[in-house]
Amino acid sequence: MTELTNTSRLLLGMLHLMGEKTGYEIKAMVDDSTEFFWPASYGRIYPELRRLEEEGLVRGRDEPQGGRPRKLYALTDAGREAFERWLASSSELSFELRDEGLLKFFFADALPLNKAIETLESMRLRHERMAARLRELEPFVRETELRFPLLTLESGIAMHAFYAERCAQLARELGESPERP
Amino acid sequence: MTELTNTSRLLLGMLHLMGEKTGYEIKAMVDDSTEFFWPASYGRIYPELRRLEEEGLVRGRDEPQGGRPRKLYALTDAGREAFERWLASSSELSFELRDEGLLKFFFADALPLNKAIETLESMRLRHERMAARLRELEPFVRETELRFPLLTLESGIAMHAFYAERCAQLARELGESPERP
DNA sequence: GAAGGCATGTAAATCGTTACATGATTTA
DNA sequence: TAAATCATGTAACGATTTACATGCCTTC
Repeated sequence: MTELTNTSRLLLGMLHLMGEKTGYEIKAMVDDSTEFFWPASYGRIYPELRRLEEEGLVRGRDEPQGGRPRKLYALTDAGREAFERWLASSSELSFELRDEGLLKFFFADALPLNKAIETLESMRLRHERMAARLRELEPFVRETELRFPLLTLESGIAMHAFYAERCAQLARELGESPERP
Repeated sequence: MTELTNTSRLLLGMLHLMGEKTGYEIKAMVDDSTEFFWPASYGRIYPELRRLEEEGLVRGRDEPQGGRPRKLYALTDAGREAFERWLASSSELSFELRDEGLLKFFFADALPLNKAIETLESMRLRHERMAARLRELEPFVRETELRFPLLTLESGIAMHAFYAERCAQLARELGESPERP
């Protein structure tokens, strides 16, 4: 019983949530929901679906639409079981952050103060933009009447809003006390 | 003039900040400062230092200590320039998050409510632990008398504390209103 | 003399993005 | 008929972790 990989947990979850889907449809769902904390590219999705099929966790079914080839994937019983086992398990939850803004800010002693404040301003804008994008998604998620995707989205909005506000506050403080303590 | 890679920005920055260092020392510094928003492993640091030397951005100098081989690296003028150019540039700031806790939470409609609350509790603990670890670092960063590393650290603490509090609040709300709206 | 820290590095495996290629269908 | 969208996929490249291997020095 091998561990589920990064992308496979997402794929199984999406199929669990939405039933039979193509790789293309899964990608669209991801881009409108988990992308901000769990992205996935076509270059991972298609190979991973095949691999999952080989492992017997999903089953693919050709269903061309007109002359256009399509392959619908669905969970197998084993796939459903593996997903639910992961979901209910209490193993360590991985958490990875890579934030170029913070990296620049970390090194900003090497920068004139106004440049450091500019970096904060870019960071603030970035998070404002992310929060705004998530807010746009909200009505659509609300329509699905799923409780947890909505709560997740709201957490994302809150997180980015918090981050943006923190950048604004730091910029103010730096602007007011330009002297080194 | 090729773009600096992910790890190279970190390495150049550390050498800029601290002067001549070995790969080993850089790794230790990273683990005590940028790790929570910009990690790096030995498996990246050593090859990357070599590559940077080939590119002329750092210069390595063998300085064995006793019979133990050591290689101290320092910025070259070109390296300093490349680093400062990146630092002052206003290109898009990359931001990547991968949060397994949020992924589980997103799918938690498939889970009994108490299990969903357990997931939140693991997430809360995780962030409490991260905040606690960063708080331990604070006195040491304070000693360096560098302004921005300290502000960065405090941002990290604030972020994880916020995240933890959010998890606690969600858990309370879910516990109080177990019915679907 | 053993354990732990200092120090360097490689190999294998994974992971992931990006860019490219292809072609059908739908809509303006 | 052109553009957008649906749909699948591969190739190349780069990033990254993990595990392994080696050996010295210091401290208990």
